Amino acid sequence: MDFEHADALNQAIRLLSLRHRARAASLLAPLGLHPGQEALLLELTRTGPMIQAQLSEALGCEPPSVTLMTRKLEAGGHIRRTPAPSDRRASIVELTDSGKALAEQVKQLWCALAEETVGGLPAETVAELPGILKTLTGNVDTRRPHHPGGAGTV
Amino acid sequence: MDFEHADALNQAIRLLSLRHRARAASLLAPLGLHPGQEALLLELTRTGPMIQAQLSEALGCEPPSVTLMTRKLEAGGHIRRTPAPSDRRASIVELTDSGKALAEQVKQLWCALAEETVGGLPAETVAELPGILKTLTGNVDTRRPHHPGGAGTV
DNA sequence: GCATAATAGTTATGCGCATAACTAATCTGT
DNA sequence: ACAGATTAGTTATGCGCATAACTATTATGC
Repeated sequence: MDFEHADALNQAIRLLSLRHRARAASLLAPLGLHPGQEALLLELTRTGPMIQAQLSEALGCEPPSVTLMTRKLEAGGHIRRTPAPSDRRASIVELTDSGKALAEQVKQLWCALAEETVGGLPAETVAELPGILKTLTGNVDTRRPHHPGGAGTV
Repeated sequence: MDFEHADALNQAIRLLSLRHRARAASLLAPLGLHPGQEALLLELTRTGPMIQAQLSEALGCEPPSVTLMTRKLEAGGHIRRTPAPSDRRASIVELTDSGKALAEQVKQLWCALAEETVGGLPAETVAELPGILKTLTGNVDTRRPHHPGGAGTV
């Protein structure tokens, strides 16, 4: 691949992250959330109570990040951490009622953001997009074993 | 748009940023660069000497970020900042010889990263990808006036 | 049963990015 | 020509993310 194409792609990915994150930040700010925290709330909504190691895996970020995120969300009263009875090292993380209510609001914003994001694209492209992005992600994911032929986990 | 689709999209964008950046970090580390700095070097390669305000615009990040990036790259000997003769507020930023050499290495990595990133996708999709990503970016870009109908600035 | 390895979580530290508040220089209107 | 607005850049501070080093607990091999 020639440099111009490569550069266009890499730069486009970098700018998309910056802008999408910034837009998410401006939408989440009125709820008192910083971008990244919404992912934790939504994961708990999807999967239910889980320990931090599972959150770390699900969110794709490292344990120390989870420590900080959970601490702040706990301080805000949105989640609760209770020692796991079966494993005294682990904490079970779960949503409080306030957290559940907040997650519902986040869901609304999330839909609005997604619609805003794909505005002007043909429906066909929009339908393919998550699969394409997951393929890209899998291709550069140094965490997992590798996902070699991955034409999309759609 | 229903929540599942919206969530899939937003989450895919978030994960792609994390992973693409992490992969870039691991490729750039041997050159002594942190991700983000390569963008500044490449921009100077593309456009030539420019002042920080132009860099801020071109890179899509805020002036204080440019201050820090330029300071570190200057400390590393890769760029040089000289006062602009016509405007005593501004600094002209330009690559040193070392910086030019480094930028050439970054270009190699950049091509390799892009190829790795799009692995397994049909050529057709790869060709469309930068345009699609730019459309997405434009849709959530709160910096510019707005880019409403934007079906792609390809 | 006990030394060793593996795992859950935390703290410390550093980078990139942001916003807010500031200084210094340039531009503008009257 | 001079007051006020704009612009270039910096410092201070805070968040999300990372890695490295650490503690406490649980699992494993002999």
